[in-house]
Amino acid sequence: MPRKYSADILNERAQHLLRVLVRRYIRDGQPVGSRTLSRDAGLDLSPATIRNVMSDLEELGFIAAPHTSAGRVPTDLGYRFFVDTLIKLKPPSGNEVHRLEQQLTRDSETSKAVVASACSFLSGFTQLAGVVTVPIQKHTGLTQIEFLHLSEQRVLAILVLSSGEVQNRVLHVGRNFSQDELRRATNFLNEQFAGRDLDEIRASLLRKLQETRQSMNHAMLDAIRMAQQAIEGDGQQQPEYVIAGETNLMDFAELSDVDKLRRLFDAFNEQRDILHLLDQTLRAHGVQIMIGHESGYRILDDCSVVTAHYEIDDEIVGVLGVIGPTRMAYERVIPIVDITAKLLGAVLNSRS
Amino acid sequence: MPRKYSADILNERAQHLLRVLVRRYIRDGQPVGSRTLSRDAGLDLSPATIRNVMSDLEELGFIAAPHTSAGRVPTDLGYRFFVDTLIKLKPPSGNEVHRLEQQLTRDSETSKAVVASACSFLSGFTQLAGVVTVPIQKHTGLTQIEFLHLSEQRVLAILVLSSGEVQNRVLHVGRNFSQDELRRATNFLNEQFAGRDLDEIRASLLRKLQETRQSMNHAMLDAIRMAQQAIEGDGQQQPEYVIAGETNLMDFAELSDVDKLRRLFDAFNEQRDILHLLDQTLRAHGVQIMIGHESGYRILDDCSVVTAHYEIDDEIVGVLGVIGPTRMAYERVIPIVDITAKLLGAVLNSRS
DNA sequence: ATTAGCAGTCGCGGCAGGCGAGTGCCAGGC
DNA sequence: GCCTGGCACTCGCCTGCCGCGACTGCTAAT
Repeated sequence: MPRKYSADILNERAQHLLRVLVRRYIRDGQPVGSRTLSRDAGLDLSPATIRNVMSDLEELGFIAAPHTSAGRVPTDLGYRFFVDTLIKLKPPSGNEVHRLEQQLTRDSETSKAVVASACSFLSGFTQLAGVVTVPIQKHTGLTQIEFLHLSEQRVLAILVLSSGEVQNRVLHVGRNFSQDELRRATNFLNEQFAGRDLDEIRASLLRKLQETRQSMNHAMLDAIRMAQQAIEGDGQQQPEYVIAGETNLMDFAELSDVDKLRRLFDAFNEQRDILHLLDQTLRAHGVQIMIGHESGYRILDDCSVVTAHYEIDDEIVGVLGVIGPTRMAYERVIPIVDITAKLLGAVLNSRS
Repeated sequence: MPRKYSADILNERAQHLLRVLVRRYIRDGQPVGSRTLSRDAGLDLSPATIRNVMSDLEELGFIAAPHTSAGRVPTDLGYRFFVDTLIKLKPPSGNEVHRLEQQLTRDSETSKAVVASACSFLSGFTQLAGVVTVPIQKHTGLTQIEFLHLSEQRVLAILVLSSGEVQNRVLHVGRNFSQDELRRATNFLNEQFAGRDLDEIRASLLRKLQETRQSMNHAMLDAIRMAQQAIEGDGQQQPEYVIAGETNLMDFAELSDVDKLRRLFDAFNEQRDILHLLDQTLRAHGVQIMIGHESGYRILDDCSVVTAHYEIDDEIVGVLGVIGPTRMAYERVIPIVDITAKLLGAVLNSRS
């Protein structure tokens, strides 16, 4: 959160005028002049006075004029000040929250479906692009492991995780295992490992492998090797995200340049940069806001990103938010992101 | 395939000129004038002569002038004639085919991955948007069915299909089943149904349910009920597709209107219309081409769609192709779509 | 400290003129 | 009869120009 200003560098009046100007510009998307501001501010000041104040605000870097004879437009710093100290959040109506709740529980069949649902809600309701990373639980427990004979040298491993998720993996094994052998391996592994964390199991398997090598117990060795195969690779469960409503961004004049748009959409498809950005906000509390250049990615220079993380069992498992032009309706958007994050966490918690 | 012309309405020379004009326009994207054509055609004819021919071609509806003082541009009908009778396909180099082959086999871990791979190849190689529907096998065999005890009243059903795919489903059952009961159910069902088609099994289960009701064999009844739960819903495996490289379309001047672009992208996300379109080409043989308005969807008025279906075990399971502006390099694109479809089928066949 | 007034700046829309690409038509030549 | 050179004509596009309107900054008066 860069702050290149001290909070009380502006007197009451200047703050009020900046607030009105920012709101007005967010609404209309057009530079705001002194006359307009004089009418809108409700302060009974003449345009000339306003002009003096605006001149100060420009000096301080909060607003800028696109060209001499235009009105003023908030700078990134102006938005930052607005968001930090001038904003008056407008929480969504109970009705709307209720709708979101219903939509999420309706789609709570799989965690991926809930995530997609939250994403489409975000984009639909803010008219911006919604993003939600799929939840990643650091410490996932193994509820149960099973092996199934498929065919010669092919065994199906099934992992049931504490999250309720079920994973399959086809193992190519060195020799033919009877269903009975597999059952014994299953029993052995479940006794040893059921209920423990995957990371822990991974480590434990390595140790056991050493021990067992010495004892020459072939059955156990095979079981351990298969478990390793089944569990490995699961750690690289690489993060990804869902995005919705990208096309909403096409309606904003400040992004209507096809070339800019293409770079932006390519970045969405690429995932890499955006994920990196979302990751940065993972540990922070509450709603995070990155305005314009603050993100550090040139492609997002005219965009702001509003995010919040969500939790399962008090563990942070993902991030969600919206991406839109810097000129977005922060006062509405921020509470929406906030509430969506909380509800998504709640729904994921209550599943299964 | 609408044909509003008879093939020999044009003499050799006119056909040649039309071909050169279409090629030239596809290359440069700018209206072609008589002088350019006279230079390009290699016929040693003066621009004036060319003008007469062009006038005829315009009369017949193959080309049109965007405005009086511009050159001519192919109409949809012009492209149609070009594609039907003037085209000289340019097959991709062996090297390129080899690359595709490698890419596909490298990603043949899951069928979804191969499909995505084929799609990204299509888009990357044609610089258009690539689309591939996920394969749907009408007659999928059941290789194996298994049940696993999860917790009180929750049983995990595992279907291993003949395609090599594995499906999980958590069943909420009326009472608690011991692992032993589940094993007996599994054995019974596998004896009865392993190797048979899902459709067939569905029907057979219904019959067996009636018979067994009478005999009052509770164990069998439970097994059958669980099998039904496990198998049901699998039929509605609704079709969907993968798309890649949509952003390539942003580079074409004829689509650079943000509003048009937005409608197009929205249609891609919506899936419905595009799927319907792809479905239409499913039964046709070889490569299908829809030019401009031929698709019947207004959104695609300036676009052409080139598709081909792909097969597994001689059964048509999906469609793939590209979407781009009517002004696309048909001579290169058509062979690429053709070969990609064949290779995708081959790779899907060799899996498992 | 605030305000009215005024000069000055600049973007934008409209208009006119010149340029260039391309066309259609016609008359003459092979 | 087909081909061609020439010519008049049509437009789209670019450029420069003008006037309007929306602002600003400055100054002097309250």
